[in-house]
Formats: sequence, C-alpha cells, structure tokens
Amino acid sequence: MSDEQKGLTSRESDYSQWYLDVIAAADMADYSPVKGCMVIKPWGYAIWENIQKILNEKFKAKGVKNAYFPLLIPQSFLTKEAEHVEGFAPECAVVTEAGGKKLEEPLVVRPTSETIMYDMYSKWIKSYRDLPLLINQWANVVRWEMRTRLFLRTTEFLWQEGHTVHATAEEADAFSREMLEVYRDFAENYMAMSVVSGVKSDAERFAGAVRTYSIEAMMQDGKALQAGTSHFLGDNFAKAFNVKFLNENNEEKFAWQTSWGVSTRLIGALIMAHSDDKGLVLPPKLAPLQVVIVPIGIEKNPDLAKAVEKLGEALKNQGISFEVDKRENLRPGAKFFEWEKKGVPVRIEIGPKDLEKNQFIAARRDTGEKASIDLNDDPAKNIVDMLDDIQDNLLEKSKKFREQKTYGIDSYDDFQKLIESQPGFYSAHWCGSAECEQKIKEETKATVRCTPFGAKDESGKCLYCGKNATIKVIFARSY
RNA sequence: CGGGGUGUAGCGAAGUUGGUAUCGCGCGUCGUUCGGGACGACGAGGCCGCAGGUUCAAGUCCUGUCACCCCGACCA
Repeated sequence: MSDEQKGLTSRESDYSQWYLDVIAAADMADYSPVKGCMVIKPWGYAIWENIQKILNEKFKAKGVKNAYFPLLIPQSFLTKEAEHVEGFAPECAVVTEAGGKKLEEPLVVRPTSETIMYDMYSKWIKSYRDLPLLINQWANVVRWEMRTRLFLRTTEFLWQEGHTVHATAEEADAFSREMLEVYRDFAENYMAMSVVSGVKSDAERFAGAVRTYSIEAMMQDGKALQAGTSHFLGDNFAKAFNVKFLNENNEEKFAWQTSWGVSTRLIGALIMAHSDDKGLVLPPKLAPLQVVIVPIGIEKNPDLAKAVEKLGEALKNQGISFEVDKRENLRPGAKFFEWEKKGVPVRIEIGPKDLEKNQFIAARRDTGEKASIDLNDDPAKNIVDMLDDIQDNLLEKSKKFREQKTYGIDSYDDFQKLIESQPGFYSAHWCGSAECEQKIKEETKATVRCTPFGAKDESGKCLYCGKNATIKVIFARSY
C-alpha cells in the first residue's frame, strides 16, 4: 500500500480537508446528489441516536414532552413576526406547485417551527392552568445556505427544537437558561467537550428572540463553534400568533415563550473536538460501540472462541456495547486501523499467545496505550474503569486546550495580528455597540461569541473604540 | 453573487508534438496467509462532465455550457 493511502491528511496542512477525511474514513456521512444535502451513514446515525436518547431523558426530567408538527408551513405564517421574516426569508425553500397545480398560497419547507407550533399553541392555550406548556420535537429542517459543510452546515439537517410557553417573563427566561444548562451538561459530560456558555450579542441573536443564550465550543484549530442555543422569545411571537391566556384574575395576557435546539452539528463538533490524524475519537458515552474485540485465529481455536464468548458475556453484564470482529478476509492489523478510524474507545486483542498467559490486551483509542488484563481478574470491571477514564481524559484534554487558547487582550493592534497567528478565544472589553462589533468582524473576521455567564463586572476600554466598557466578551473566529 | 481551482473506473491519479485509455487502491473468484494496513494467479468495471466545432482521426486543439470543491458575503 502506498504511503498516501495510509492515514489521513494532517490537520496542520489542511484543516478543512482533514475534517472531511475523518468523516470519510470513519464512514459517517456523504454528500447527496442534491447540493448541500447530507446522507448520514449508519455509523454517524448511531451517534445521533445516542445523542437523542440521552437528551430525551434530560428533557423528560424537565417535564418536556415530545410531539411532532408538519414539515410544510403556509408562507404567510413566516411573515407574522417582523424580525423572524427578515431572518429566514432568504434561506427558505418554497413549494409553489403540488398535484400538478399552482398553489394558492406557497408552502415553506420549515427552516424552524416557531410559527406553525405557535399557531397551534394559540388554539390550545386558554388558561394559566394550561401553562407551562413544554413541548419538544425531533425533526428535519431545511435552510438554503450558500455554503455547506458536512454536519456543520448542511441544507437539510436533523435537530430537536423545544418550544415552551410560560405565564411570566421571569419563568420563561429562567427556563431558557435551564435548557442551556442541559446543553452545557450534555456537551461536557457526554460529548467530553468543554464549552463556554453565555449570552449572544444583539447582532448574533436569533431572529425574533429577546435574548439568545449559547454554548460555544473550541475546535482544534482554535475556531469557535456554536454548539447549542436557547432563546428567550419574550412575548414577540405571542403577539404575532395570539398566544394568550386568562390569569387567576380573569385577565387576558400574552404568554411568554422560549425555544431551544441542538442539531446534527453536534456530531461535527464531536469530530473536530477530539479527532486526531488516525481518525475519529469517540467519547465512550456516545460511541455506537464502546469496545471492539479482535480475536486472532479464532476459527481454528475452540478454546479461544470459548474465552471470547465468556468475555463477551461479562461485558454484556456490565452494560458495555461491543462487537466481535470475526471477519476472516482481513488480517488483524487491517482491523485495528479500521476501528481506530471509526473511533471505537477500546479495542481488545486476544489470541493464542494471550490465552496461554490467561490474559488479553486492551488498547485505548484516546492515548493509544495498551494494557494486559487478566481474564480471571474481573476483566469487564477493568474495561468499565478504562472507559470511564477515557471519558474523563477527553474532557480534561478539551478543557485544558480551551483554557490554553483563551487569551485576555486590550490592544486592537495586537488582536488583529494574534487572531491570525494564534487562533483562539480572546476575552476583551466591548462597549456593546453594534458598530464596533461590525467593524471588528469586517477587519478581523472575528465575532462576539458571547458574554460568558458569571463574568465579573470590571470596567475597561472597548477593544475597538476605546470608550468605557463594563462587560468582557469572547471574540473568536467561528464556523 | 465575486475571486481561485478541478472534472478521465467506486476512490486517488497519469495521459508527450492529436493515433482509439493507463497506473495505484478498492471490488470478484481460487489458493496460500493471518499478533499493526498480506501475497500470487485470473477477472469485472469507462459516452475521458456535457454540447458544438476543426480533423481521415479528439481525453488531448477551439468555442460554449454545466457541475463540484476552496476562499468571501449568509448561518445551528
């Protein structure tokens, strides 16, 4: 095999190509015949299913129930909320003809479901007793973006969108923050990806929201990726869609709403956060397979077959997902490379030589370390510990990386140079004006990612205009 | 929509002054192998992006066109 066919493109030489190589090597997805649309292959979809499973549990714990709303939305719905129209109109796919006839009113393929859901909500909600209404849907949405990239920005993507209605502004805002916290917890404790949570600037706010909260992750090239958002919508949509209720005093009031979502972009985040030049690296809590067993010479060795079966039983009892790779047409080395590309956290090698010593070899995907484990010494427990350790290690690494590449900055001149030579998060004072934000974006391609929660009030000078500023925000280039 | 690039087998590429299409990987069958990407033999697979033109003859030259990728504007 020639050298260029081994391994992947190096991250340093071409990050964009490296990212696509990881996806191809791990067999996760492919572009479809329609521009910008993505085919998610079984390995990628299995990760998505794991994400769904975990998030559903968390939503349920918050009292959120799943439902489903239609794909097609009357075009007039989109135009009811002023900012919302402006934000989404240019990127909508519209159906103008069906059943061989021109439609009286065009139908929009949902770019997001606020409008159609709230139209229904206005019919469902009568009294304060109907509140809070907490609904989530798993769906596909379509946004006709100019440039696409697998998982990060595809024309059609899968997501969940939660839409809640509350009696008071305070309750709604608090709920949207709670949901952001669900996302932060998920990102860190399941994806093993360190994030900064905070408030978006007005320019980056969701179209129609009063406030947008987000979690911002840092990719290995130092660029930011918005991994999840939660919006406090105020009563903007309630007024546009007539979502009203009678309160305890028999007064008719507009309701207060939130929406929040994460998408298949999370898989893109996962890839860029952990992968190395050998391929994907998956955190055990999201891996479709946590362990792959590669037996050596199993077909003519009944003792080995028995040992593998017993080991499999033990793993199963510990709730570990695993597969025994019994393919006879591949040599062990080829299997090792394949599973490494796919990011399986732990690989077990077991052959006649191990059996003699009554042991097997466990190799960690994150560090590449190999350990010999005794077959009689509760091997499954050993593997559980190893998986836990990998999960912790990945988060620790991600956290350290983000912290190392987060810099304080006061001088705009320095910032212009550094954002180029040393990509990362730059914490700086900002006066809050849209003009400064816009200028910085034009001149450096960096945007305000968020005002992190819990930042201390400390006054200083705006990075751009030098006027007094009371807040410090994160500037970074982003995906 | 601007700037740059690429279209030849599933993937990656070569193809000279025009002469009827190569190589590697992958794929199939058989055999030998199997502890870090195995080897041999045989084999399948192509409207050379598309449409015109020049020519006895076009992957190659000319004109047009389409698609895709990368960099911007847009964005979960």
